[in-house]
Amino acid sequence: MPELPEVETVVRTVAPRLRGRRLLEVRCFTKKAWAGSVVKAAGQTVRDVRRYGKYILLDLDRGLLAIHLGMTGKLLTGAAKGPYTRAVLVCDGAAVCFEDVRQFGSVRWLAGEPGGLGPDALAITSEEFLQRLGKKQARLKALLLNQSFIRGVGNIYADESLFRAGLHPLALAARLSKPRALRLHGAIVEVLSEAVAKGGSSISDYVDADGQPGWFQLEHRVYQRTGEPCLACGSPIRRILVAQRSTHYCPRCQRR
DNA sequence: CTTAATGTTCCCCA
DNA sequence: TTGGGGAACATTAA
Repeated sequence: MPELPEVETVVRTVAPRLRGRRLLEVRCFTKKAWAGSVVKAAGQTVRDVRRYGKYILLDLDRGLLAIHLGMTGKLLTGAAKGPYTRAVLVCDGAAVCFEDVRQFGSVRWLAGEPGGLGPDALAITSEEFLQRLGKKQARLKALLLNQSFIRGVGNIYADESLFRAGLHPLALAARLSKPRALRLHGAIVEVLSEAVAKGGSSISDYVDADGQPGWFQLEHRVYQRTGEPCLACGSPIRRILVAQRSTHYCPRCQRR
């Protein structure tokens, strides 16, 4: 569920429930290592709720809570504790459950801003994108997935952005012409913006904090469309593995 | 029974 | 130093 558009949508829906409220306590129902750190959030007021790449950040009086949804994480308001509830943020008057079937997600207290990630995929300028891209020998698909390069893009939006830019996922970044690199930047911003506007992609069971699904999955042109005809040229969509992840592309629209 | 799934991290090798 | 491949983490669904 969680790439930039989904996380952005969760932030927008959960923020009104948490902003300005005091966290009476944070309860954890997991033996994951992160569970130990969240006690420091107890008693603090949530000053702001914002997105940082794929993280949901709650600014507290001291430090912050960094929530990562992993593959199957959800934040749900007004939900009862279930078998996959890994943590509950208890506020006066409201509770937010962190559900996570596969347990790749986390909730941890940080003393300060998380670092080490590249510029946000929706905020990076074309100039900076070009400059960073030109230094990399990596394949485009691998680069887009690398949060140190730009933060926020995951497997769905990497494939959709490359299709929209007409670029092969295995193309080498440093060898892209300037016009093609600019096209890629534009495609990323377009795809992510449209996905945010549609509330993200609900491909398995993603829902926002109010339990509402997104609709951008209806706009996917290559992701999980293996063998289906390209909506632009009719060629069967191909699936390969890049950086250990399923990668979908049109062999005719996205030449090497 | 096998495979794949929206993610990240760590180890090994070239 | 950089990048690729593979494994690990944990669980469900087809």
